[in-house]
Amino acid sequence: MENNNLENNNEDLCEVFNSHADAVNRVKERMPSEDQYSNLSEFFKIFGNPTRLKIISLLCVEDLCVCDLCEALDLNQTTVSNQLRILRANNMVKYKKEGKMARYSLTDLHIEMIYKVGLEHILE
Amino acid sequence: MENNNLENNNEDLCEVFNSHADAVNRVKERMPSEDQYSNLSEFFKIFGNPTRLKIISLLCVEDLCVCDLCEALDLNQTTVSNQLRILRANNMVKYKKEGKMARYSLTDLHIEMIYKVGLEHILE
DNA sequence: ATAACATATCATAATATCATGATATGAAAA
DNA sequence: TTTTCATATCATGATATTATGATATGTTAT
Repeated sequence: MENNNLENNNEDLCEVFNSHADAVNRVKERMPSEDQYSNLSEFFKIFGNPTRLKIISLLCVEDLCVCDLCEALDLNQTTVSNQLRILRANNMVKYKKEGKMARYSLTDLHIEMIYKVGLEHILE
Repeated sequence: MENNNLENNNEDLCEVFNSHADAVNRVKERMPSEDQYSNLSEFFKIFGNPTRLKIISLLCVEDLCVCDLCEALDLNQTTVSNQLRILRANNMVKYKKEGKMARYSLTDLHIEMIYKVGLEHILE
């Protein structure tokens, strides 16, 4: 999806200012791959939903089963379960089966760090 | 939007296990407000788009004008400008007018931290 | 004043995401 | 084995987000 579309009329915007060409080259050298951007945006997208964020924030405090999450969040089971599936699919939570119950926890300290830096940001 | 819907059939899920009620109370005490969750998820949503993420990652390296961003990202000006508007509206980038140009930079170190922790996460 | 340029805004069609009802699975209790 | 309970999956309509074409704004040069 990159480096095609050569008739794009933005090709030489700003070319007159040749100092800019250097800056463009510098930043381009440091760019992650298209796949990495894509994975990273998928990862952040998971945080971009209040229900999932609530689940994450509760699991920062302690591990919980699905029904506890439903009760604490006042949400129906389908909703919580669906969001947990998305969180699982993105490796952000894991669970242990205990009888009929599933006890969920965060997989990773990064999840907690990002949540907390974000919270700090919106509170300042 | 919370604490209504009392005929919700999930009210007493798991009530039999009284140990769970304690856990539910503990985590509920620590929950941010509905508004804070909403603001926080809006904030993270901004990271959940590859174009915006690319812009953020380039501005982590150095400040750039709109046309440099267009060139480095091989995207048309409308797309970049629209995403910059969203980033501005969410206080994630700022800009200084320099003649006809607008030089953009990140507003905040939190933005860079979150980007970098996320990148670390998907690379591990 | 007019042309050229850098950037911003508006309108829109294609696409993605959300919460939820209906239903399935799978484990323990009766 | 039948019932009950905790959880998972599927299908869907409502809503949100995306990139982009058309157009507007505002600045510098002629």
